Amino acid sequence: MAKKQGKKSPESKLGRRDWINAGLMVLAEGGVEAVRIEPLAKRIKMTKGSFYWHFKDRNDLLDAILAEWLELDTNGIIEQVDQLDADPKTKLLYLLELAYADNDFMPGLADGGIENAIRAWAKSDQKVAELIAHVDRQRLNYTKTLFLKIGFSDVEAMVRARLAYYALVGELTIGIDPHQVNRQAEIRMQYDILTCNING
Amino acid sequence: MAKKQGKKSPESKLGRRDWINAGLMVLAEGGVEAVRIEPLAKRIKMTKGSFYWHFKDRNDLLDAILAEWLELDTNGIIEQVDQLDADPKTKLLYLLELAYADNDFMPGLADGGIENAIRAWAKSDQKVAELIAHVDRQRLNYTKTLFLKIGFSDVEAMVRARLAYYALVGELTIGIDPHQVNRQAEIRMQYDILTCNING
DNA sequence: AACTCTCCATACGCTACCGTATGCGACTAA
DNA sequence: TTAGTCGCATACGGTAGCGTATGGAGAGTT
Repeated sequence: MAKKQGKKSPESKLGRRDWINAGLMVLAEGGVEAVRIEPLAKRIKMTKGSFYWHFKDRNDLLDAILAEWLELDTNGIIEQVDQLDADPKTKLLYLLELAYADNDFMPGLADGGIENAIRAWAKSDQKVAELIAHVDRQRLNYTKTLFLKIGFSDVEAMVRARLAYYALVGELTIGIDPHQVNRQAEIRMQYDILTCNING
Repeated sequence: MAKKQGKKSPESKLGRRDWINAGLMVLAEGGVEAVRIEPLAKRIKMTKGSFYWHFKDRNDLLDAILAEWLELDTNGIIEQVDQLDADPKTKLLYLLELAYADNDFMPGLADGGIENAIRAWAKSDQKVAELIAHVDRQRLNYTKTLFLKIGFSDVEAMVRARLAYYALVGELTIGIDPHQVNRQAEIRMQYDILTCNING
């Protein structure tokens, strides 16, 4: 019995992972509604038999996908910035730079499309809505602490953090074509505006 | 013959409108994938027979829904602001205020949910993607002109307009709970930050 | 009264997908 | 070798939704 479990845990999740990864891709491409078992099976050259071995039903997969995204998000932009050993101003600037860069540097898969899809998904699923709201709150809060450390008051830090976070998310959801030429300069200008003292 | 057409145009669109309106609601509630003929028929107490009389197929309805949204958007936030007879600064402030207010003042239906759904829809439909991109470009451009008229340089107006527009859209898509208490003050602060001179 | 046109209802076949049941080869342990 | 389990394949019944075909009530026309 112990042997069975001992062998099962490490390997059996490999099959699950295949389904979850494929699910994440399809989620990013076509939204939740596109995450369907049989099409997914074709994609990874498996059959439903495999699916229902690893998952109870479709919702089981969707839950697993959400959980996996939360894991991936641990390596997200915010975390990259936070692990940086620098002063708050540098971190903030780096944060804004990453928002623009993120579109390119995940080759092919797993760019902001997943988050967009989840955000859309949230409108028809209360559980997902609470999850994404929680994530938003955390990220916003982190951004706020940056502004606090820079020296702004509580309210002002909140307002500026919101502007910054909206810019981060907006860059992913809207994706207005940036004048690639002056991108770096524009990011710097964005930073200057967000950190400019009103009473100056 | 002329009589036939003459009578048809005004009335026959009534049936269409019912379907389109219901479609817009369902679109806002559950996304494109939720816009399905037979459930829609139940909702408005009609049958498929009616639907396929007014529409060629499902795509025909979806196109009509998109077109209708473009019409509605003519009475959107930007247009409200533009028809205001005031100086650019006032217009800009009003624009930011409307972003927060819009959640409430469309009673029940037709709030930003439609635009969100369309934005999600755009990821799986190139045609929709181009449409929403066009709308975004127009709105962003209008916002930019406000900053230009206020006196900022071209580049600076663009960057500030983007921040403002991201805030507008972000308010609808993310909808971070605003501290209702100081909302007005926070909007004002947002305005101050966006119009604050960097060289001050 | 018969004819026509509009608008909608009913009935049908078809496809996609869900979830279940069952079969079956490979590998493992006794 | 044999029994058992793991991981997947195949086959099946069921539902939801699409699009078509056809009928029919009602109003207007002649």
